[in-house]
Amino acid sequence: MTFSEENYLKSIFHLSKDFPKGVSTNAIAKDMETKASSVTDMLKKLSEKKMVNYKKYQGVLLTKQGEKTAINLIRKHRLWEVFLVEKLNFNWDEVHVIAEELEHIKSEKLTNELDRFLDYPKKDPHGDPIPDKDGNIIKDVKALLSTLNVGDKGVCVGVNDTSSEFLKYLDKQNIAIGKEIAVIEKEIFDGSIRIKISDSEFYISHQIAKNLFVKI
Amino acid sequence: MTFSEENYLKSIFHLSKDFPKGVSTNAIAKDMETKASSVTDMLKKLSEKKMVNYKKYQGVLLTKQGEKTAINLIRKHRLWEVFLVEKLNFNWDEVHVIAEELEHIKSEKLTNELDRFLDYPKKDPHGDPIPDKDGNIIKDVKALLSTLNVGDKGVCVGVNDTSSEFLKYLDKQNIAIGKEIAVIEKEIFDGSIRIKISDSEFYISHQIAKNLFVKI
DNA sequence: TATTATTTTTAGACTTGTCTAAACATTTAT
DNA sequence: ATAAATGTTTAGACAAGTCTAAAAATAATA
Repeated sequence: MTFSEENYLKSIFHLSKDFPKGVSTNAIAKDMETKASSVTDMLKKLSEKKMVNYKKYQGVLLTKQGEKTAINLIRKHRLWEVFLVEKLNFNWDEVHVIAEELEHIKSEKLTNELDRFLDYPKKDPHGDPIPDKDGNIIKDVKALLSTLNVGDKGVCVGVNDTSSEFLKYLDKQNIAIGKEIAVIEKEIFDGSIRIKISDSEFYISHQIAKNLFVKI
Repeated sequence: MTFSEENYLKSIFHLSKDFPKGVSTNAIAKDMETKASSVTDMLKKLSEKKMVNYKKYQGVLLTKQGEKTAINLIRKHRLWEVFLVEKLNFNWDEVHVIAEELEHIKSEKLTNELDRFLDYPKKDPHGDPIPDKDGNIIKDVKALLSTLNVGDKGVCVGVNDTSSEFLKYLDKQNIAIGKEIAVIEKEIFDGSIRIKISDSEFYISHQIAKNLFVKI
């Protein structure tokens, strides 16, 4: 498995949640910021390697083997993120880029020892669950903040966007995992929401609200 | 800098100790287990990037910039080795291969935080010095065990070969960094040496003796 | 259903890093 | 000093991964 092949598997894994009956070539191209023709080439290769089930024009899904590989990459990615934040003083907005590199390091022992060293963390710094050694992922019920109604409350449990820009914005607004968020008001015309968090009230845009997960 | 370019810089850095007035194409090819023609191609590229001073047929040496890059790679390699042994329960014979991958991760903050986390180690698990943030390397006086005479003693301080096979052999013979080694006898015809270590005496081959560093 | 629009694939080209085989330069030895 | 041996570079090829432009298939619309 090359880095590139691994990145495609990860992308397909994530996208298959939204496209359960087949991920389209264009969806992958958009997600990976590449061209559809490049995707087609790679799908052929991954298909040869029995990592995906691919039929021309019909979209693609991971095989058992492909899914196993993708989950292992996600496990490594999230463990490294925990390591960077917990042990190396990184902020949660800095770790994604570095973990994208670290996740490709090939050593099962390394992954499992890292897991032990970190005391088997269940979540990464963005609230995402860390798959265990056998690929099991505990996914808990959570909703996008944008789907709550006025009067609802929830505890922030994750983000749907791990870009540094988004996370820095959250830091600035004092929005963090574990904090309680109450919906005070919703503006119909632009989808913005007035929220209350730690006794302060302010507006956040729809763009923000639909990238924040809460547990009700 | 690609992984490949970085590996060439490291190779040239190490070889330039033995070829101070220019490392030959063949020496690099042998060290990197590749072909001379591939080396020539890469030297042209590294020369374009001002990483090496290269004139056809005249051998090659690193520029200031190339050396800085090489030392930084070595720093990262050795810090990761310490991490793997000290924190993740790896044996010293397992870490080289993994560190070869980890050394290419690009983040200055990562390197420096790892250094701090490990409490600024001075040596890696094989006894090699770890360059500091500014590229300074403390190199102490040491001799190859093969150069000692009968009656001489020394403390094992490093190895010249970090292959798993060699290190496993040392483990088996109870030869480790920090142990005192006394030369009891030398065989002229094959260069083998009878040594005394922790009250036990046995022969080691010349091949072994010339890959072990001692401090007298 | 026929036609247009969109999506996907193919064909051919480019880059990086590698290789083999041949040409060229340097060193060694007679 | 010239020939032979060794070391190095060039020329041309290949695989991986990407791209553009054009062709083919599918989906949407009139």
